[in-house]
Amino acid sequence: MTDLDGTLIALSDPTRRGVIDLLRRKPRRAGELSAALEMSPAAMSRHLRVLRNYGLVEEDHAGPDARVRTYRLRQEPFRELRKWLDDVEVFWARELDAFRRHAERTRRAGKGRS
Amino acid sequence: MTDLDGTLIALSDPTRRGVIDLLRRKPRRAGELSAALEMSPAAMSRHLRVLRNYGLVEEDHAGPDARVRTYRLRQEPFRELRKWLDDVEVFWARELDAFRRHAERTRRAGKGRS
DNA sequence: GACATAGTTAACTTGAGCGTTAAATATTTC
DNA sequence: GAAATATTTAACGCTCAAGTTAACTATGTC
Repeated sequence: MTDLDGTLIALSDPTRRGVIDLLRRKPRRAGELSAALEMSPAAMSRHLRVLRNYGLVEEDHAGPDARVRTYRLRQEPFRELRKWLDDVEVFWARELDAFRRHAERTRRAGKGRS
Repeated sequence: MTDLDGTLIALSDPTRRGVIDLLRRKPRRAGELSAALEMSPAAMSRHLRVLRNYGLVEEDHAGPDARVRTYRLRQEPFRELRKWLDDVEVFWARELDAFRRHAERTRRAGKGRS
């Protein structure tokens, strides 16, 4: 299974996307997340494990109160997903035209990457 | 259920992502897809129904041989997904890179699209 | 018209994912 | 050290999605 597989499996669940939306702005404690999404801590914990295993979030387990676990987003999986999306879109005619024009322009300007 | 939900549900299955990857470059017949992904036509047909229902592909049922059904990608769901991705990334304030790419994409996207 | 071909739909089975409650772990507080 | 707090793990049940085979529809070919 590729990283992208994991990313999309992780994002396919609405609760986990809710977590992502909450973590977008700032890290949060596990308890905050289960409360915000109206779900038992146990269930949330398992969603967090999924997100952690697929690398979408990481856990911070230090700090003043070591019972608390804080979660924050990792950016790599999202970047990779966006790359895949761009790859899909690049083959659409309209985008392809734009790409061609862009390539043509850069080539004529002598800025081409080898 | 939002459109984005449907899109991500559709993309969460590896077989369906395989279909997307195959359709990226050009439309294909249902039979091609089931053969390429080593799966019974029946099973593929149901995956195609999911992709169709969530608007990720559309079916072409005309042509010289009307038994054949050709599938091709629709771009709208992917655009919406990319929008969501950009929203997630925009909050990584320290990652100016993401900002730049977002701005660049927006500029390009607005360009040949009336 | 009879048979083959392309694809979908139906019925059935199996397996995985999600939520719940209860128990376990770790840590803080008194 | 005992009770409370934050979170995870375990065990259980339920639902639903995915694959299979078989039957059905529609179209093409002889």
